[in-house]
Amino acid sequence: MATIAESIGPGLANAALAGRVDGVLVDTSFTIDNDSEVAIITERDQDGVEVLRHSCAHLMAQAVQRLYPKAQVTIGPVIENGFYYDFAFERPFTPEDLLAIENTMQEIVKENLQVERSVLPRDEAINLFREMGENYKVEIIEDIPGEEPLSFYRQGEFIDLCRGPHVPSTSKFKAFKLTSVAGAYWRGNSDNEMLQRIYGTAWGSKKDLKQHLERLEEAEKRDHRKLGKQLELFHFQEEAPGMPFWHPRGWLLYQTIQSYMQQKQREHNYLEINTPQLVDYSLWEESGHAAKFSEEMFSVESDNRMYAIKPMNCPCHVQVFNQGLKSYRDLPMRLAEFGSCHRYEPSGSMHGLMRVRSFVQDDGHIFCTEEQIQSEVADFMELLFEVYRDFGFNDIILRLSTRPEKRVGSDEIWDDAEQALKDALNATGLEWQLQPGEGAFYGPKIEYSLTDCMGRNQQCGTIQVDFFTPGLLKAQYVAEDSSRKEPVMLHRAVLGSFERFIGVLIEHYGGAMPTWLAPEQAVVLNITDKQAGYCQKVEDSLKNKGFRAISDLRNEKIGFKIRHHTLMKVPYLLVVGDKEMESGTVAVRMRSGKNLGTMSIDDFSNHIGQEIARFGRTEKKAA
RNA sequence: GCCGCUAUAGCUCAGCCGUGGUAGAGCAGCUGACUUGUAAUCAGCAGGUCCCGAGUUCGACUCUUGGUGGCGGCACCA
Repeated sequence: MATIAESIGPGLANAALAGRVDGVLVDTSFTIDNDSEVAIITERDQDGVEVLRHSCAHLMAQAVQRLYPKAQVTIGPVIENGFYYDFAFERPFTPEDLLAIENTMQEIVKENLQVERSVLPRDEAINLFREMGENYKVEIIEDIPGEEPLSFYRQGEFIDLCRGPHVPSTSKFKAFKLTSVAGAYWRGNSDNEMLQRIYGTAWGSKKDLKQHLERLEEAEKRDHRKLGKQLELFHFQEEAPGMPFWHPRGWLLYQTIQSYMQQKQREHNYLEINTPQLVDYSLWEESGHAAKFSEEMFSVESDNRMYAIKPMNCPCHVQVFNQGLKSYRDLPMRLAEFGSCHRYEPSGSMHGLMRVRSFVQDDGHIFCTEEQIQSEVADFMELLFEVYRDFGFNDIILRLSTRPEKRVGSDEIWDDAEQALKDALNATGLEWQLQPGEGAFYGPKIEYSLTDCMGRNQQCGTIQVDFFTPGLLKAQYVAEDSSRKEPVMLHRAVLGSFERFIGVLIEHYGGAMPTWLAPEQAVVLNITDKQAGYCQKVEDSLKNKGFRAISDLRNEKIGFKIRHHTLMKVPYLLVVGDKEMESGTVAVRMRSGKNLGTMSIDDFSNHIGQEIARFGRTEKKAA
């Protein structure tokens, strides 16, 4: 491989990190023994960067073992933007250790150690690592199935079991940084001991590394927890961990989204209901949730009765369905609820609004026949795409999760349900991913993830087929032949939970919500006290037209007020001085700083009205 | 829940270890002056059970220890 690179040019030979032979990534030392399609991989290829990251994990492990010979190595894979390596060590690594490790890594880079691949039979490999005291590696090797010899990579005194490929020498690293240290369970199992995981990031060039660090900074600025405080949207406090207190501005945002969803669901023929917060524990036993989730359910005892604070809405929706005898003519029956739920989420799992203990789902359950699944799923997707588009999300990832090993229902029913979901997915004309075995035990499901402006995927919507719950809770309808049948139940949510979705929105927009969602759409600013009365008139006039407007009549300089409301991300700042007062106009400035000039109140109302009517849709530019 | 880190004024943060003697700044708030034209007017005032409990000490924001919350991960997520 290296010879080929050399034959093309010394620059390429130097830049070569790995090669690709007939589509398979190999080391530069790989020998090609027949006619093959060959490519040289450098830091400019995504594959090259991945090889670099993987090798960087080895580089880090080598540095750790030089500094701390007692540390045992385990695994060190590539992750998005970087890598990590898990170590077993007698004490936790400190930030100072991280610096020392990074310095040692730089030294090893300077040493320009050759990275050499070798192959050992399993027994020899086990003996080698056992002698080195690397018990975790021994365990890994023992668990690898098959009898083939295993490949190893050596650089200087360091050797690691690895499939490869790796960079040819330790001199190839140009831009890396250790980012954090954290605990992680051995083999990802919480029954096992905890190891020390060091995270790092590595790039093909210093410029790429810098850009990555800047992206992290940008993400930090957009952090919804930070913006939630700055923009006075919500807060958390110790007395109610994981339960948001919504402030006036945050609640306006929340309610705007809720009314929007209410309207959308009405258009899609949902019937909105509301069910109790406390329901006797027996219902949760009947539904099977108590058996599985009792640890995560809040409960309340009153008058010698045990109630659960509802962790989900499904059983309650079945109760509503069960009232009165239902006929096949009633199906499909679409029940929707903005259902407030409480779950005792593990303390370490909570994260701002993204994972909370009290939340409201835009929940819905469709009771239908098996034949109706496909059309119901198709209609749901139409709703979901409309909604996501209105919120400004155009890139949606679709995933179908199919039957797991442990499941209820016959294979025929699963065949039909999975087919119905596939047909509905195919009908969208979009690509979708298959996640075999990832479905719930009661039925297959589709998950919808949207891509935010930072390129992160956020799973929000879902639709799940359920063959099981209606039977448990005795839901029935009278079929055409007057027999009693169990309906199929579809669980579905578009936003998922309001809390999480708002968290996603805040980060996506960096707090600058599109005008239709902004808690305050326009603020009227006077230049001197003289225009206070006129300001009030402008505010009232906008409010009468249904806009969310406020006035700021404080005795402050106009620059001060503009700065303040720009920081609060109010979309429109209406400046009013003597000139505007006399002509009955407003001077319109956007939060971006752009000046739209002076216009009449009606013109401004039309402008903002049209913008609101477009929601957050981002027009795809027509050719 | 697990590993590590962390908690000082409404907010953002100093001070804390070496060297234990109950605290400072900026912004926000209040008062006054100024009446101002597109991202911070000036001056003054007020504001803290230093997260909670226990211990060590003559004395604890500071040291030790136990809680609780938060942060970074892991595990979990109906």
